[in-house]
Amino acid sequence: MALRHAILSALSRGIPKNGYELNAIFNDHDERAWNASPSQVYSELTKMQKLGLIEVSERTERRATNYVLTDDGRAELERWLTQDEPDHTIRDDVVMRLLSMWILDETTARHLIEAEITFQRRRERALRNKLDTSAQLAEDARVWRNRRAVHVLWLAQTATMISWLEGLITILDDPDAPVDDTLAALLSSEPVSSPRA
Amino acid sequence: MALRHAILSALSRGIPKNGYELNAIFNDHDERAWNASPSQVYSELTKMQKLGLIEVSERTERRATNYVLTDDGRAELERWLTQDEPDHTIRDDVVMRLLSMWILDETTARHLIEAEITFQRRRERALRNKLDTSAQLAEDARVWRNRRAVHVLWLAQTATMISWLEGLITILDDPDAPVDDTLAALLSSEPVSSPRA
DNA sequence: CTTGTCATGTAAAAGGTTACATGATTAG
DNA sequence: CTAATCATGTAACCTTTTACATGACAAG
Repeated sequence: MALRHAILSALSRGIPKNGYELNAIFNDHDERAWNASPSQVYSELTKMQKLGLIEVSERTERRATNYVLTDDGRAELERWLTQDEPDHTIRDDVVMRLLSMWILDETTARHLIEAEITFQRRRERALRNKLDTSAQLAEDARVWRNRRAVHVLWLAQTATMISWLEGLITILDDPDAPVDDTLAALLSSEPVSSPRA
Repeated sequence: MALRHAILSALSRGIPKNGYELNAIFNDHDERAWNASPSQVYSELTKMQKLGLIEVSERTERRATNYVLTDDGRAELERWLTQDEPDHTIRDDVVMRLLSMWILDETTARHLIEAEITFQRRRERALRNKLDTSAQLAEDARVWRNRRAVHVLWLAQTATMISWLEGLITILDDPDAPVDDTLAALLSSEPVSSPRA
C-alpha cells in the first residue's frame, strides 16, 4: 500500500488534485520520491475513495475529478508516519549495472559510465533550475521549506554520484590507482555549491 | 525481469551459489543494490534453469543446489548491460516520509528524523567496517575493485544523508533559518573521511 | 480539421510479498 | 536432545507494468 501514502502525501498540501495531475507528479523524473503508472493511480484513487480516505471536491467542466483528503485520510497519513517503520528496501538498477560492468571490455564500460554521467548532469541541471526558479507561492511556509530541503538533498546526491562516476573512470583506466583514495578524495574535494551561486 | 539480472550478476563472479546464499545477499541491508524474498529467488532460479541461463554445478551433501552461469546466461547479462536502458525509477519511502512530515508537530517530526539518523549511522558503521575488513580473496582484481568502489559510493551517500538530516533538524527548530545555506553548508563542510582513517 | 494535451479508465501479465510447510545438519 | 542454521519450496495475495481504448477540448 505504498502508492496510497504517496497520494495521501500529495493531497495533504490542501490543494485538490485530479488523477492526471497526480500522474504528472509520479512521472516527473526530477520530482522523484515516488513513481507510478497512470492506470495504477486511477485504480488506487477509486479504491481510496471507497475506503473514505479521499473525496471528490469538484468536477471541472473538462470532466476532471478533483480529490481532497478526508479526516480519515489525514489520520491514515499520520498513522503511517508515526506507526509504520520506514522501508529501507533498495532496488537500484544503476548500481547493479555498475557492479556487473567488469565483465565488459574497458571501452564499453567507459561508454556506459559516461552515459550515466550525462544522465546525472541533466538531472543536476534540472534540480538546480527548480531550486533557482521555485518561489514560495500560496503554500504553507513549512511545506515549502520542507520541499526545498528535499531538493537540496537530491542535488547533493546527484553531485556525489557524478564525482564518484568520474572517479570510477579513473580507476577503470588505471589498474594501479588506489580505489579508496581516488574516490574518497573526489567525494570530499568537490563541495556542493549553493544552488543560487 | 529485474531479479533475473541481479542473479546473473551475482553468479557472474564465477563462484557457484545456491538459493540460500543468494538469499543472504538479497537480504543483507548493507549489501544493498537489490533485494528479494526467498520464495521469489527460488522460483526465479527454477525459471532461469529451464531457460538455460544457469545450470546446476553441484549438489552438496547438505542438499544444496549450486548454480553457475551458462554461456547463454553470460550473454544475457552482457545484452542487458549494453542494450537495455538503465532504469532510473525511484521509490524512496524515506524521502516520501520526510516530504510529508510537516503535517506533524515539531517534537514528533524531530523524533522521526532522529530515528532515521540512528539508522543511517548504523549503516555507516557497517559499511566502514566492511571496507576496513574486506581483503582481496580469490576474486578477480577488477571484481574486487569494482565492489569496493561501490561500497565507497554507499558510504558517501550515507554520510551525505546524515549531514542533511542534521541540517533538517536545524531548519525545523528555527523557522527563520535559510534552507539553502543551512543545508548546502553542511553538505560541503563535512568531507567523507577515508575509510581507513 | 487535425494534432496535441487533458482526462479516465479496463484487462492481462509480470513482479514481489507473506504465510505456511518441510526437513536435514550442526552446535551447544 | 534441543535450538539455530541451512535449505527448499507452494499458495494466496498484493503491487506494478503494459497494452489498449476512449473521448473532450484547445490551438494552429
